[in-house]
Amino acid sequence: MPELPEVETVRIGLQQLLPGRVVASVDHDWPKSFPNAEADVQQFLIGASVVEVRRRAKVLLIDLSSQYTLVVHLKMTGQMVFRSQAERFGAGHPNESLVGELPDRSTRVTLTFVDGSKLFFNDQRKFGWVRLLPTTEVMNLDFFKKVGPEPLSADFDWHQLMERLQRRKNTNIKAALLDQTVVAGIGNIYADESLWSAKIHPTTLVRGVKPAQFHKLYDALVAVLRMAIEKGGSTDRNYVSAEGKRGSYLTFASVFRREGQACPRCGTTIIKTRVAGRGTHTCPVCQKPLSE
DNA sequence: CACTTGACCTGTCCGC
DNA sequence: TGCGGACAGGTCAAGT
Repeated sequence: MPELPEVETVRIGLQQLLPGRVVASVDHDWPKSFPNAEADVQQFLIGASVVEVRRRAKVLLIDLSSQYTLVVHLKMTGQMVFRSQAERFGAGHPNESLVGELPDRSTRVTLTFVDGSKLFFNDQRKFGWVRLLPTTEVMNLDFFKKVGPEPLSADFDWHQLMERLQRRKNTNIKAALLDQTVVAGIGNIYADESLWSAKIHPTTLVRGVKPAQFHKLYDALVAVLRMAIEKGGSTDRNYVSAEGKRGSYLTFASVFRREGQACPRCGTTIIKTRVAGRGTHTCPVCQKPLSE
């Protein structure tokens, strides 16, 4: 579901669509999806224009001219879908959007801009949220104080990845990769894909992983994340871009959601197990169950 | 402190 | 067909 590549794809789309638009109104009917008080909404959201759309880890940051920021976490089933005035009312089909008429029954928050365009926050399972914070306070959120480095940043290298993973030396490598305080943005899909690529079994204890394997894992992780962004992310069930389009990475995935199919490297049947409480996909031959 | 499990939610699918 | 339960999996809180 939305991991770094999906959130980055949404960010790229919103950055093309939103800057300069002025907020006219906001609608929301589920308090946990948008917890801000009405007074703050009136003072710092209504009338403000969008300046820039950023991302940190799996979180979207929509900076406003009011020096406030809309902080958005999509969690499992969140979507941020933009519709122009023309797309909402014009004749014919808006685009090849995967989602239909909006709002729909999973719409939790709707931002309406003065030009008649709208931004919909849809979230079937209600785990995600949108909240308005002063821009200077965003990085003081507990999550941001603890979250690890961006894996695609220029100064992140395999030594750093190894050292940070080794802070969790008694747990398995998959749990460590999923730990957002170790490295930011990795979720279930890209953990499985990068571990397969590096030929590391997900239950391998971190203390048993050798330096050369950490190096391979770093290369695999960066390659997988870059390709996933290029493909517009992975659409398993819910995920869509800001334009409402699917991502195509799963077409290229090696193991994720491919149980029963042949490993692209050796032809062995891919199996699905449970590791770190998550569905986990491995090749039982390429990824040896035990490291020594 | 290190680590694991359950809760938060809804929709879908599977077996009886 | 209907119904209970498992499952999907990001993050935080609570448990061991």
